[in-house]
Amino acid sequence: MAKRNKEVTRQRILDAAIDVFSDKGYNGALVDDITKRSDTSKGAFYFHFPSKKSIFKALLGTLVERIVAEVDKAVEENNGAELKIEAALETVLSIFSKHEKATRLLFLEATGLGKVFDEEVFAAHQKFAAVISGYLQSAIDDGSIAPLDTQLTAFAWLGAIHEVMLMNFLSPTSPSLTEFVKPLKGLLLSALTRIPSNMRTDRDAIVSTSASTIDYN
Amino acid sequence: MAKRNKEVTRQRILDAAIDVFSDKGYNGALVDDITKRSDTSKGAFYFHFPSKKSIFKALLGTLVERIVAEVDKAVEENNGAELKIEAALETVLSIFSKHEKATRLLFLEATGLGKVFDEEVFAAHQKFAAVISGYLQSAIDDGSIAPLDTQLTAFAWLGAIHEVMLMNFLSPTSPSLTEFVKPLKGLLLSALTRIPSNMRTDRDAIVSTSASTIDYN
Amino acid sequence: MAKRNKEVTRQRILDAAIDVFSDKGYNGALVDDITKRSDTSKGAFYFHFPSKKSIFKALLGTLVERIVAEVDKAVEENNGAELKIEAALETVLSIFSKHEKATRLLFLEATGLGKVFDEEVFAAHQKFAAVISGYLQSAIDDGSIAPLDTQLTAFAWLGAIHEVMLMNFLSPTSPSLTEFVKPLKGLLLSALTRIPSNMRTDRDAIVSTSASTIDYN
Amino acid sequence: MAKRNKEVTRQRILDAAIDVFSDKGYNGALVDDITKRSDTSKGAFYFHFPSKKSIFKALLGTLVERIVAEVDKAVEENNGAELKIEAALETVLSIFSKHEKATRLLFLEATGLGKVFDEEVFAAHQKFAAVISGYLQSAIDDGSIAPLDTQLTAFAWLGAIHEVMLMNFLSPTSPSLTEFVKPLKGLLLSALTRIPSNMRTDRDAIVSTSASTIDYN
DNA sequence: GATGAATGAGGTTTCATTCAT
DNA sequence: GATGAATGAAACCTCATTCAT
Repeated sequence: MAKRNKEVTRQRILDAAIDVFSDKGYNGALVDDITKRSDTSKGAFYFHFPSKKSIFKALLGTLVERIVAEVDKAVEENNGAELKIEAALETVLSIFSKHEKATRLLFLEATGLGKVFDEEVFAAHQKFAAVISGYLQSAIDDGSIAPLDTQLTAFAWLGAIHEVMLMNFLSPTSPSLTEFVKPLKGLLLSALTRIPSNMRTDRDAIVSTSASTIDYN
Repeated sequence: MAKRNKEVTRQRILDAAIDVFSDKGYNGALVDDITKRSDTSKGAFYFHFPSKKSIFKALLGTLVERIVAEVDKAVEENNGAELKIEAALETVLSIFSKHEKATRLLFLEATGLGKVFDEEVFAAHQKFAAVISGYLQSAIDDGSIAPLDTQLTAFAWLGAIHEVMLMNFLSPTSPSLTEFVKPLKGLLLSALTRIPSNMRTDRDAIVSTSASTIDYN
Repeated sequence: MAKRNKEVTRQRILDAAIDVFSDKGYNGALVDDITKRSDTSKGAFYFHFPSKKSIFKALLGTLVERIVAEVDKAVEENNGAELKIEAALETVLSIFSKHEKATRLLFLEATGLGKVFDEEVFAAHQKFAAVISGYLQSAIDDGSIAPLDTQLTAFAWLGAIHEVMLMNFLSPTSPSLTEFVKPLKGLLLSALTRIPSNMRTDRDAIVSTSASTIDYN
Repeated sequence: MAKRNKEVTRQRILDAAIDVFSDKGYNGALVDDITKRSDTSKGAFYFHFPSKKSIFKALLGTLVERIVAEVDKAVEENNGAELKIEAALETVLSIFSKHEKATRLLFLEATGLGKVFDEEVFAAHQKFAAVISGYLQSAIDDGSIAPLDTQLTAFAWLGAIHEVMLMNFLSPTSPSLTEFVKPLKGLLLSALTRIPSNMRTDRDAIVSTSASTIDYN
């Protein structure tokens, strides 16, 4: 590789890492694969990252933040929607569709790696769930939907999305993820009890209702 | 280990493999770990299974069948339930709770292993989804719930269950899975439109309604 | 395998061993291959032979004796030939052609196995050379050919035969060994100085002439 | 080992491999033996050669070329000899004597390894035979010897040389190969019909005479 | 005598990591 | 900062041999 900016090299490596990890899984991905795909070298890799583990963890963290930020921004711009939660859900789904590789990495390859990555995977899922749960909560707060266990619902939704994506990835005839956005949105929303605007009472006092009071940490 | 019955040894190895794989993941699990835990030897292992991959695949297939059979049996015995689908769901959840290790193996460790296992993982999820989808379909057929995309719903439910279990496994303070059975059941069922028995029409003619006509196979 | 005579089982194993060793070489041949081809069992194998090495050595010894005996017998029956040495050479060649497997085993597979088999291989070659050298000597003795280093000539002839067979085995389009018998015989004999019968003197007194006095053991 | 030049390391490994293979045979030689003798590491070995098989094949090819080149060069410098073929034979013999290890490897260890190396061994022998056959042919062409089957003769000579060397290697009291050069040369040459220079006719028109028309390829 | 499941030392190969240049 | 040859622990798998039945 020709001489480039330090930051550029780092980014090239990260980009290649996303590709390789999502193609071959964490264990299947060789450091050599990453250096080859990024057109750098072992030395460059280990200059920027102390270990293979560390780049993977860095990737997990970065990707989550990036996607969460994109969701937040999209929802904000999109607040004309009648039901905010609907906009949020649609955004999450479409962003996952857009970043298929990152998503695959976060939801598939990062799983089953043993205790070493448990913390990071847990955190990643937590963050996504927090986004969903946040929107659910505000919908409850403004009275547009009936109260429910936002934590559990958030995880359930995340899981539903995850599974549909997973089957999509694994299916021999995998259609684009976008095809699932609409029907899946319909299904998930159908679990909510929508309250007509003229019947809404001020629900500010009620913070959350949890059938399960499990502490997810 | 002293001489024993061939089948016994094979089973000991399989049992140990479930433990080890669900403890350490596929890559983290050493063949030596399995032989030690089963109190056999490398030779015995390779006498019964041609490779590490093969025992893992054998395990995936076997576990799915075993669990699906147990679900079927439980639901059948349990048909006094007002809403069959409710009984089925409860059964699935409780059986997953019961076989935590097998479940963890099927839904966590088997994921992210690269293309090699894609087929098996896909098949496993398909089989579980088929069970759920089957019960949904019969509930639709007898008119107790409104028609919906059974395939998609089945995968979404499976994913919801999976994710809740996953977070449970990963959570530092992991409570028993059983605590989630009731609230999760409530959430999933709330997505169905129940039809009061006096309003049911004969739906025999209508086989299935699919919002999404994606071919998952 | 059904119950048979002890000796029969032993012979079945030996026969299978010839096949397998000459097919795959010593290291490539598995004890399992031999038991399978002989339709016996590991136990039977180790009842009759203490080790894989031992059956190979047994084979080497046996084959040499058998072939040497056959040569002797053939030459004896065939003593009408004008030049005894010619008959002997023809016999050796045709017998090697007949026992291709044994020959391959003796001259190819037994080579390059490390010090363990050196002694046996050396002995086997020695025995064949002794046969050739014996006939050469008697031809010298009766004055039909001029004296020469019988030891060296015997080894050279053996080597020539060996090499031609080897190339034949290895050649993608391996014709039958028999095709080489005549031309090879011609070539080897051409190195001898034939003495017309009317010019022969009694050479009984002279036992052997050796340009090289190397002691081959 | 400290950092050195890539090519140097590769050569060190190759050199060590010649030693180890000719000492212990292919199967007896451990990759570890080679790395130890070359004072490198397993990693270096597998960096330079994809497998144990491959280094052995590389060795076979390289050694043949090297020796053939040396023979060619020596014969060329040595063309004052009365009979070219005699010079060639002497050269071949003395070079084989000089490179005992390489020779042992090519003619002993490479044999009996099963089908995997058949092609390489065949090619190696072919190349040596081609050298011999080439010199025979030019002797025929310039009329110094009578026509004969050069192919067959070349293989027979090679075999004779091989066998004598083999017995020498295997003999408990193995004298130096050089002792055999002269008598063996005498024997081999005695098979040729030398034509006195005053009786030579122009033999340019006759290309080759083959008693056996076997296609060795 | 024969069977074949079990043993385990030892072999080849992999690959994250290091470090001289 | 970057390069890539070198390191070596550790993994999977092989297969001659054993031994309870």
